Amino acid sequence: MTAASPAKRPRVRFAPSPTGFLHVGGARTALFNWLYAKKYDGVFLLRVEDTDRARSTDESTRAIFEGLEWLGLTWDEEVVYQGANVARHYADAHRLLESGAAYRDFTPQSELERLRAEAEARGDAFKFDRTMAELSPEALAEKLANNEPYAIRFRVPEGTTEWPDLVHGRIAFPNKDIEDFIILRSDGTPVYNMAVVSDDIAMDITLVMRGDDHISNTPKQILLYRALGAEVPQFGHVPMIHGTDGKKLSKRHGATAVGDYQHQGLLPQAMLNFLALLGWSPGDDIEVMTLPELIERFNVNGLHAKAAVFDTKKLEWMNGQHLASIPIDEVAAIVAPLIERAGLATVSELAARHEWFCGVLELLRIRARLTDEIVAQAGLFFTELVEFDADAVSKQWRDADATANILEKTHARLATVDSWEPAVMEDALRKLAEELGISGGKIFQPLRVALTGLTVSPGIFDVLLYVGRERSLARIANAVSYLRQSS
RNA sequence: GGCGGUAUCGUCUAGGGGACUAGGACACAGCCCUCUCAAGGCUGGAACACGGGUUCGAAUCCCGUUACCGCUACCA
Repeated sequence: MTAASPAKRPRVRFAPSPTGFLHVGGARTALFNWLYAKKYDGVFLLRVEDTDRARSTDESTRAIFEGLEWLGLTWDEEVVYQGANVARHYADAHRLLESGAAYRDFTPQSELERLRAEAEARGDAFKFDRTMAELSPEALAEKLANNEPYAIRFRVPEGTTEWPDLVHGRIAFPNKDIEDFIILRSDGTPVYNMAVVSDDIAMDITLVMRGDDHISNTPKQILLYRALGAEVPQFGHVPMIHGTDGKKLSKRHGATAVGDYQHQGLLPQAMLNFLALLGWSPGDDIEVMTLPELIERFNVNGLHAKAAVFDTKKLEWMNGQHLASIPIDEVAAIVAPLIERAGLATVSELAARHEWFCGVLELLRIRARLTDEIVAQAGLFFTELVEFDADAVSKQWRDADATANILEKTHARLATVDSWEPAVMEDALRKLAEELGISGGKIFQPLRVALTGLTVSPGIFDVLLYVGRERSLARIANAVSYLRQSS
């Protein structure tokens, strides 16, 4: 190019087939494409590859949309449904037939299967032999006149097909290892590689970034682009995600659907952050990043060629990091509906005491890795009285009588405190401990059980503050009478 | 079997000829902090698959071996 031609605006796509939920591997491929588009001022497109009518379902298509939307990986143009384009796929295949780049193959499928089985029995690899399909003009005319079914096969030329892969560098395939593959089935429907190339050309895709498992499709697709007279896009093959046993991630490894993580209390930004780091590295030691930071720092040089193992422990840690650092209002917005679903309070009730609710969340979020854990630990802030956990009772209330006495004194002291502030209460109770000649813990631990029913909770003075004066005193009184009865 | 890809702590990774006694993070262990639990801080154990080259010098470049993964359909 001699003249200064403006660089083409990048166009990338995510092209899942709707045969299940949105898999974490797919989500990561989508993320890399999305990140690329955001980073390089490009366009991110979504194409639903629904040409396998037997396996594709609307339900799955919806699940993919929902997963993508939850993650915030939104697409820039209308969704393309591959199934709507079969007429073009068919036409492109026929263009190839007319130009001589492809030919008709009348070999029955059963014959192919037989030959393949035979070769396999011999321990050989079966490769379609072009001469099998050679027909004299008369024979061809006769078969055509008889309406005999035929598939269209691509005539793979001599030579080598290679491309500079964005993540792997140069990859080359000798064409002799590629068989004349079918592009149009005998029923007139297009085969995967044909449909993909036809659509990617139509969508003006400039970079095809997809899973490693497509590497061996790529030379076939490049050949198709050339035969169709289209510009070959860039390719980048990102590695697969494996389970802890090094095998392809599957249900055996636990949750693999993005939706599963959503329902387990993951934050989308944590999921994205974690996924980004599986197969990509910014090049330094910074790991916890917000979405804008991810976009800012993303670059194709950091993309890896090696498969990564999905480590849920690190994912949860990552979630904890995000949970602890995002604005508290954001946490409130996410957790409020979960609190409502748990039957603790309604969203509007929470909105009415927004500040109080955020205070509670501040206490809980630092101790939780998943939003579900926050909900599980929030109960004590919403009920009147609490149930005393048996283990907590036996551990912290071993001597019922003595404990009741201490709790009674604690109650009396708190009832007369000037202000219901943590520092003031702490001061008062530490003084009480000193007067009684015991350590602070001897007061705090039994008090914790009285207030929460448990041995673990946020700091006891924060609990007092957020449970509130009335309820706190009532719970302590209740604990005292419980202990008196059992002694 | 054929073709292709990959190879640094258990896991995610930094590293692109000398700065490497191989750095960080998760997980694990210990300590500190401390009213419990977290969070946080500190410390510890833990890796360049193997063999040949190239080079004054290799985790880094080349070749081979091995292992693992993927593809090998009128599936996508």
